[in-house]
This record gives sequence, structure tokens and C-alpha cells, in this order.
Amino acid sequence: MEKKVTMEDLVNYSKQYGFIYQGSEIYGGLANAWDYGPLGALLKQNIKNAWWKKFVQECPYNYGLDSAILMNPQVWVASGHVASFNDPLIDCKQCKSRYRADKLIEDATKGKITGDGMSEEELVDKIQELNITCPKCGSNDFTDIRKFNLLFETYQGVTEDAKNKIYLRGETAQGIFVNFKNVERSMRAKIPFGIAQYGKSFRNEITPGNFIFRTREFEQMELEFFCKPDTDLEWFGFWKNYCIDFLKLLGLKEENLRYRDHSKEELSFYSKATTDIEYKFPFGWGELWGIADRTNYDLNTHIEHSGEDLRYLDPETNEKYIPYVIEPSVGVDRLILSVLADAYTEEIVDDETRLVLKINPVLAPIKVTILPLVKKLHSEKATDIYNNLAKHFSCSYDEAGSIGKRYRRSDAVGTPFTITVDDDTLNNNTVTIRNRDTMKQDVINLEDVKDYIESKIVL
RNA sequence: GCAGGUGUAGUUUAAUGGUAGAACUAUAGCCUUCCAAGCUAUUAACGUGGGUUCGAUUCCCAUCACCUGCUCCA
Repeated sequence: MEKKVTMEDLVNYSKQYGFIYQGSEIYGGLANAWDYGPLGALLKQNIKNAWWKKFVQECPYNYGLDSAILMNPQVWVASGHVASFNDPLIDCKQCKSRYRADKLIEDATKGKITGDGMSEEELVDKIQELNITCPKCGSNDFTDIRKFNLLFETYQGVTEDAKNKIYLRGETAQGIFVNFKNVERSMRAKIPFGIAQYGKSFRNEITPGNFIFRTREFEQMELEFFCKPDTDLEWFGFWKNYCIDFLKLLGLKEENLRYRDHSKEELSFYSKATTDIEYKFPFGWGELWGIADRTNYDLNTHIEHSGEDLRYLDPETNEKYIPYVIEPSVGVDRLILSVLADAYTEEIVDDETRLVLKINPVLAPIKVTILPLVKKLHSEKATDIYNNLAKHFSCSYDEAGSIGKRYRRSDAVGTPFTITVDDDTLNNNTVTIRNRDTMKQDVINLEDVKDYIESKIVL
């Protein structure tokens, strides 16, 4: 018997066991800010390492990068973020519903008139001219257009001078595009190749929520894969498979994963095709990984704005072209949420609930817990073992309470292995090692413990 | 940003216009030789700020945060 996990369960669990706390909690919090606790930080690190391993280390095509969060503001003008992160929003004064002005016109005219490219005044005039009413309450009493810039602004330098206004990056991708030439040259990279990086991004989302699913500060893991113009769709398919295979490898249940192709209307202006890998969160299906064919939009716009030639010279044909880009982009925090939701298990055995985080051992924050069977007799030896194993894995040591209680504590945070130190350890140098999922116990020699565990935490 | 709901120890909760009781957890000790046993002790809460009142955790207002829905998520 297993209980279905709710968001509430996950929020409480995360707090109780040191995975995720509310940000700035002692000051009443800050909307949608969450802090990763000791175990959450480990989990996050393990997830990023797993991604890096599969997308950089083991992948013959890709290189890693770690670019700056602060960039020349022109980057964001070129990328389109400064312009298109300004959505023209209006509210109905009667029923307080909020709409995008351009969308409202489009919907009212069934797409005959699009609001694209209209100024604020033109949009307002058009709404009046067509006598467009609120779809909800029928009123035509709207507020003026208000814009919400989704980029965080800040200032470089000690004075708040508008000339020094810069942005916190809205995505990690732009750091990759601006380094395309650098990586190509210094790594002597041949197309097709990709550049991957993870890092924090910031967006002033209008409505964040659902715990860590959508936050204003978040971490992305992005790959920009550069390929020859006519090969983009092939690579698009390749990365779609590569990404979903990765998720399955991490242990996400197949029935909780699906592809969703973006419809033509939904596609971004720069994209030729986009597929989301969605995960079935406790609150419903939600985007986990977006895989987009961005064509040559990004490099092209940087060529135009920077004046630099970012074209690639094909060494075989001697022709120059702007590479096409496939972008698989995944949110780390969302991935953590899906991993937790997937692994969180309340097993009911004999009217008792056993809370187990059935997480891939590779991702488990703690790999092994060392338990002295009887504190007075075995804690010294157990401490020695802990000190040795801690050189190789993140371990924990627990001597408080009954042995059963300590097993349960270890299970609750997903630790895959538990080592019990008893008289046999003192006399014969053997320990009992118990597997979280199978509940099976092996008695093995102390010298073999490291290899035993190591062999089972390979991705 | 709008509408509705919620806010009491780490968690789940009880009661009350006279400042709060419990369970689980945790910590320490006893006991205990392999799966949340028992005993003893201990820590720990009215989100924040105003107002009404002799007195507010309780009533009122504001604010903050979370949840649900809308909107949004190039």
C-alpha cells in the first residue's frame, strides 16, 4: 500500500528533513524564495553532477562553460528580452480580470487582427475602436496598459546611475551564445558541437508558485547544440531522446513523463519546433524540460547587434554559415521537485507507515549511514569506520535511539546503504550492510565496503 | 496583480477576551545485540505591525507568507 503524495507532503517533508526551507523565514519569508538545506544542497549538487556527467563528460559533442550572471546589457537587447519581456497588460476595472492587450484583440477578432508591433496607444485605441469587452463580465472599462519587465534590473558601480543599469540574466543561454566563437576556437571544436552550462537565472515572473516549481530566482541546466542548418530536425529528435533517457536513468517513473509538442500558435517567435518533456507533478502535468529548435535566431541577432562575425567556416566545404541551434533546457529546481515527488513513498506495513525516499543512489544526499548496534560497545569502532568512509562518500553516523528507529531515519532521507557495527565487526572485521529498497542484508568484510558501495552508485 | 481560503512548538492539532494543552518528532540519560519497544527528564508555538479594550492568541484594520482558481510563464 502506498499513499499518493501531495504538495503539502513535499513541503513539510522538505522542511522536516533539511532539504528545503522557506527563504528568509525568520523575517516572515520572501515570496517564492526557497533555501536548500544540508540535504537539499547535496541533492541539488548530485543532480547537477549527473547532468554534467551525461551532457559534458560522457558526451563526445559537448563542452562545459560557466559564464557570468552579469552581462553587457546589449546582450539582452539583442536576445529580445528587453523588448519582449515587456508584456502589455490591462485589467478589467469591473471584474478585475487581467489580460494581455494584444491577445485580447487577437481573441476578439479571432486572429484577424494581431496586436503585434502596436504601440501602447495603438493597442488602447484598437480596443476602443473595436469596442472590445471583457470576456468574463462584458464590461469595456479597462485600465491603461501596464508593462511588467521580467528582467531583474540592478546597477553596476556604487552610484545608482541609470547609465550603469544592468540586468540579472534571464537565462543562461545567452552566456553560451556570446562565447560561441571563444569555445569553437580554443577547443578547436567542429560542428556539430554543443556548449553546456548550469547556473542561476532570474525572472520577475508575474505568478510564481507551486513551491519550487516556479520561482523568480532559479537554476537552469542548458545545452546549446550547434549544427549545420539542414540537420537541425535530426538533432532535435536526437536530443529529445537523450533528455528523456536521462530522466529515466535518474529513476523518474515512465508513467509520470510525457512529451508535449508546442502548437504553431504557441511557438515562440524564434522557434521552429519545441517539445516539452512534462512531468506529472502532484498538482498536475508541468513542463520539466523544453527542447527547442531555435534555428539561427540567436547567433544571427548577436551578429547584427555586436557586429562580430559569428559564422562557422566548414573545414570540409570551405563554406561559411550560421549554425542552427537545438536547445534542451531544464530547470534544476523543477527536476528536484520531480525527483522528490517520484521518490517520496509512504509504505504501509502492518498498520505502520514507513517513510522511504526511493531515490536513485547516485542522487541520494547521504550514501551510507553507520550505526553502532549498541552504543557503549560499538560506537568507537563505528566512528573509525565513519571517518574512513567519509573520505569517499557523504556519510552519516547515528547512535541515538533503537536500531529500528535509526534504520527508519536513514530510509526517510533516501540513504541507500546502512552499515551496522556489531561484535562480529570487532572480532571478525565484518559488518552488516543493508539495502534500503530490497531490505536485504549482506555481511561483508570491512575492507570491501567501499568497493561494494561504489559499485552501486554509478549512473 | 485579482478573487477566495489559511496562519497556534519542527510536524499534526486543542482551547480561550484574563498570554496556551496534547500527540508525534527532537535532545539527554537508563535499558536494549538488527527494523519507529519501554521508562525518566528537557527544549519548543499564538506570522508581523497597528487599533479597540483595564487586558487581545481570540474582535477590527493593515501587512507578510502559504494554498486554490484566474491571468501569466519571449
